[in-house]
This record gives sequence, C-alpha cells and structure tokens, in this order.
Amino acid sequence: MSRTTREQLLLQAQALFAQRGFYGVSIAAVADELKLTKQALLHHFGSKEKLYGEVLQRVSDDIESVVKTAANPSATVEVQFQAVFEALLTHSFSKPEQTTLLMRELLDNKRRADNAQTWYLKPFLKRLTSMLGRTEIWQTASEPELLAAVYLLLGSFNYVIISAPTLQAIFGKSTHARFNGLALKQHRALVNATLSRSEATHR
Amino acid sequence: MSRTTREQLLLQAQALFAQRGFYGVSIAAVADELKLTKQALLHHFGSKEKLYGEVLQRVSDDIESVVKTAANPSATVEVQFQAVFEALLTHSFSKPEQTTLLMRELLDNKRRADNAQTWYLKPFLKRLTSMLGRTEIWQTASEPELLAAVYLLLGSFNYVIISAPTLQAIFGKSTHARFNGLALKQHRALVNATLSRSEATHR
DNA sequence: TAAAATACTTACCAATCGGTAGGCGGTCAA
DNA sequence: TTGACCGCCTACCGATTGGTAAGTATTTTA
Repeated sequence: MSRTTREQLLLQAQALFAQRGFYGVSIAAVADELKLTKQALLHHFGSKEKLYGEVLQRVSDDIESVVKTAANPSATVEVQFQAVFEALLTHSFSKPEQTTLLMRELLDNKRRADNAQTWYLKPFLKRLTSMLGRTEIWQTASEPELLAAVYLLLGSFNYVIISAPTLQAIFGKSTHARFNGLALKQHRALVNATLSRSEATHR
Repeated sequence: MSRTTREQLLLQAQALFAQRGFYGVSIAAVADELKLTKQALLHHFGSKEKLYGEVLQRVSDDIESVVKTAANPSATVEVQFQAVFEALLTHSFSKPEQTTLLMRELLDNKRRADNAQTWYLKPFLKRLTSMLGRTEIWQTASEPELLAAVYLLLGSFNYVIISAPTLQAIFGKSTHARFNGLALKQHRALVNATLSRSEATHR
C-alpha cells in the first residue's frame, strides 16, 4: 500500500472517528467508508485501536508542525505568541475535525493506558506557557498561572469550533457565519489583552 | 420504585454516561453498576435511549434552575450577568460530570433526531445574550456579537472543567488544584472585562 | 525464474449488543 | 379471596461487535 493512499485512508478514518467517536464507529463501518473489506482494513492496520492510534498521531504531528512553523524565533516572544495562536485558529477553522477528535480524546482519556493519555498535550502546553512566561508582563508569573491564562485562550476557541454544527442548526447558516467571524475577532482581542493588560484582566 | 431511588439510579447512570459516553456504556454495564439485572433496568426505563434521555433532561433542568435562581431580577443586569456566571462556575466545579455530559452531547448532536439536538442550549444561550444585550455597553451590539462574547466565556471554563482528569494526570494533584483556582480567578476577571471594557477587549 | 513478501479473499469465531417473552412472588384495593 | 398491578427473574432472540485462520492471486525481490 502506497504512502499516499494510506494517508488518504487515515484521513477518511479521522473524519469518522471525529464525527462519531471511537465507540460510535465499528471497524466494519470504517471499512465500508474506505471501500475495503473489514478484513483488508484489519490486514493494513492491525486492529481498531492501532488504526485509531495512527489517526491520532497524525493529528498531533499536524498540530505540532503548525505551532513550530508559526513560532518564528527571530521575532519577539509577544509576536511569536500571537502568531502561534493565529496559526492555531486558522488551522482549527480549516480542519475542525482534528479539534473535535482531540476534544473527544480529552473526554475519553481515562479509557486508554496512562502512557498514551497525554503525550501530545504536555509538550504543546509547555511550549505555550514557556512562551508566555518569557514575555515582560508575565515573567514573574507562576507555572499554574501561565497555564491558566493559556488554557482559557485554548478553551474558548476550541469550544466555538466543536459547537459549529449545533450552532448552525440553532441559528442558521448565515447567522452562524457572522458569529464565527466575530468570535474569531473577539478571540484575537483576548490574546492581545492577555499580552498587554494582564495585570487588570488576569490577576 | 420510589421517586428518590429513581433519582439515585439516574445519578449513577449519569456518572457512567459522562465518563464513557453513550456508545461507550452498555445497558448491561449500567445495570451492573446500579446493582440491577439488565432486564430490571429495561423494565424501569424502557430502553437505553430513554434512560439516557432522562439523564440528560435532569442535567438540563438542573442547570436551568441554577441560572434562574442566580438571576435576581431586582439587581442590575450587569450584576445579574456576573451572578449567573458565578453560579454556573460553582455548579460546574461541583458537578463536573454534568459539564462533561453536555460536552459529549455537543459532539454527538448529529446522532440524535433534529428535535432533541438543542432543546436545552437555545433558551440557555438566549437568556445569556439577552442579559448581556441589556447592559449599557453592549446594547448596540448585534445578536451574533453577543453570542460570540457569551460563547467565549462559556467555552473557556467548560474546557477547564472537562480537562481536569487529564491535567491532573500531567501536572499532579497539587499543581492542578492551584491551576484550577487561578483559572477560576482569571475567568472572573474575563467576565468583568466583558462587562466593563468591551470596546477595547471585544471589538 | 524461484521465492518471498504483499494484498486481499471467504469463512469463521466467541462475545456482546439492545431488546422481547413469559413467568413468578408479593402487595394492594375491591 | 380474588384479581390486578408491580418488581424482578430466567430464558431467549437476531444482529453486530472486534478479531482469527487459512487460503489465493499479484507484485516484488533475490
């Protein structure tokens, strides 16, 4: 099986897992979607868990590369922080499936073994908090304090993204589109507020 | 079956559904936890879907009453808005299962029929946006604009709550406890910022 | 060109899924 | 005392679950 077709299959599997969750999809359903027999699917990926693992790995690699690319080391830390969130925003809006999948993983983390629970999250958070900690305003802040600031930023837009189908159903497509744009704008303002007026806003 | 034991059973079922999701729990597993046979469970609740529906209804009723109680109509809208978020925060931290369950429901909303998708969310959001829209600062804002502001607030602390087990696993219990307190504090500041400096922060 | 690896098949498997049928013992009011 | 209801049981049901075994055709490599 070629590298690219495998990528394609993983992409389709990602969509299914994001939409319905690990337990909500059977390997038969995945195989059906991928136009393979169930046995061919198992032949290529070993087991359902392994397939899911590969999908998850792809997502975390993807996001890591987004963050890495955005954090131009020649810029100031403030600009880097802004750029990283801007890149995450763009990425999440263009690939909402990945955000959904990670949100599900966050909810199901008790299920898997303790090892795989958080491998993707820890370095990701560390990178963000260390960046924020190097800014002038936050340099005296404690680690939990930085984490809280970063987490509120992450949470607010992740929530917007996973709610998209529901909000669209409630308010209609056009209202939702306007909402999305405004949420994006307000989130940017929030990032800026975190970087510029933390004394008043966050302490 | 008495009213109170039924409540107890629903509470236990709620815990299971929150931890593992609808598809992650079998009715046999629920029955086991509830110390009933599978058939006794089905006898009392009809079907798995109905049981889940009752659990969900309980949660949405619970949250509605929290919001209703907090919004003292004799206070100013600003104070009411603050009070509602404070009550939601307290409620979510004391009953994280409910938040988790609603987050799962948000992810799975495509699964159920279009009717039940959003019955709890729409009036809840309407109440919050209408409150915010009646404040002096936001009274000229559009509906999507209000929704975006409210949604960022909701998202940030919901995310904190559903991440609790994972963050605890990553950073340890004591660090996580400190993080939680600080996130709460920063979230309060965010609510205040929304109410007082929306021009700079949100537009 | 022989052999080895790959891709995929049919045919199964035990276990579990959600749910039904029908019976049994106890409690109740008529 | 009867009979209706309630709570719960054993015994099932067909469908689906994730996964295995063993074979065959094709492609790749030595």
